[in-house]
Amino acid sequence: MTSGTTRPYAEAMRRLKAVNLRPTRQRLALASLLLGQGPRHVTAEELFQEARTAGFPVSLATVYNTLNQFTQAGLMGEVVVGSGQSYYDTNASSHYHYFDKATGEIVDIPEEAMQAALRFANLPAPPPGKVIERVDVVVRIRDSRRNG
Amino acid sequence: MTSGTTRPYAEAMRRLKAVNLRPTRQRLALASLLLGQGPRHVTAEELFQEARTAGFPVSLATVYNTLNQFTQAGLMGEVVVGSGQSYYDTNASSHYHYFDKATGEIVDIPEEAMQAALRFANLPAPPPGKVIERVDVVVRIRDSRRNG
DNA sequence: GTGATTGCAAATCTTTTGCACTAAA
DNA sequence: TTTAGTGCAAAAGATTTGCAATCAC
Repeated sequence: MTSGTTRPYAEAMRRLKAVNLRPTRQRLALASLLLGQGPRHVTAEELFQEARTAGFPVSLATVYNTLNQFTQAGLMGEVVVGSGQSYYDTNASSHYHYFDKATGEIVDIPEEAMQAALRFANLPAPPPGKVIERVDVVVRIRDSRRNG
Repeated sequence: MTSGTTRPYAEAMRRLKAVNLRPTRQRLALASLLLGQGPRHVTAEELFQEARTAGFPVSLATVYNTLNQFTQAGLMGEVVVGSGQSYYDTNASSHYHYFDKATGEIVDIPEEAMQAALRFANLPAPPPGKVIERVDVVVRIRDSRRNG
């Protein structure tokens, strides 16, 4: 294994430099947490707590700013589930998700399946003068037992 | 033409009774505005302004409450586009939309097209013990000319 | 050093809520 | 009359912002 999930700090450094974001303590800390362990979905508040617990005392405002910067830089993607707060996905190009309202849990849906499906979609032409930017799909799930 | 888009007030009355919501002045006013003219997408703030302009002095809190009640009663649907505020659709079963971030405009995508498309979707089985509740699709569009 | 970044607290925005008042049945 | 619904203003939650202090280069 050459790189991969190991050496989260070095990896974070590399990726920050790649998008021209100055690798500060806070950004490196957050990037390490986020980019170190496979696909993740977090809210600002969750990441904030996690950082403190891990011994990186960042402020909540900085977490918000950083998530926005990462997203804008293409390091992450925003997941729109409409639960009042924003979720961020370490997989920037992942636009297909399962969402469990009850638990607030989000899981990626593999690109291929949905991509293939959408290719069949006879999407009606967008309004005149408009082009499709991207397609977001949220599959809402719940416990199979009654009550929901 | 028997019913249709005419007589919005009577129509509103009928629909409120149908879902067992007491037809008060405010609810009748808002329902008339919403259900009187084909499919619509509104935010609470927009509807609030529209009501005042139309000479129905409802409070913003009531608009929020009413939209929630209508949605819960199945008269409307919530559209999740993640722009910070909530949009409501007078078509309760419409889960497929075009969304233009620049203008905040939302347009329905006909059910059939997307339904058919999604039938092809080899949606990976939802996590164990979970079932699909519904699927939301947001097609983000923008002006075709450069700048976006 | 110098400009970018951070932290804090205050500000903003959307939505909800408590409670006295009013209207529907 | 009796209960549900409304309005107002305050509260709550998420996110952004202003500005002085701090850090990366």
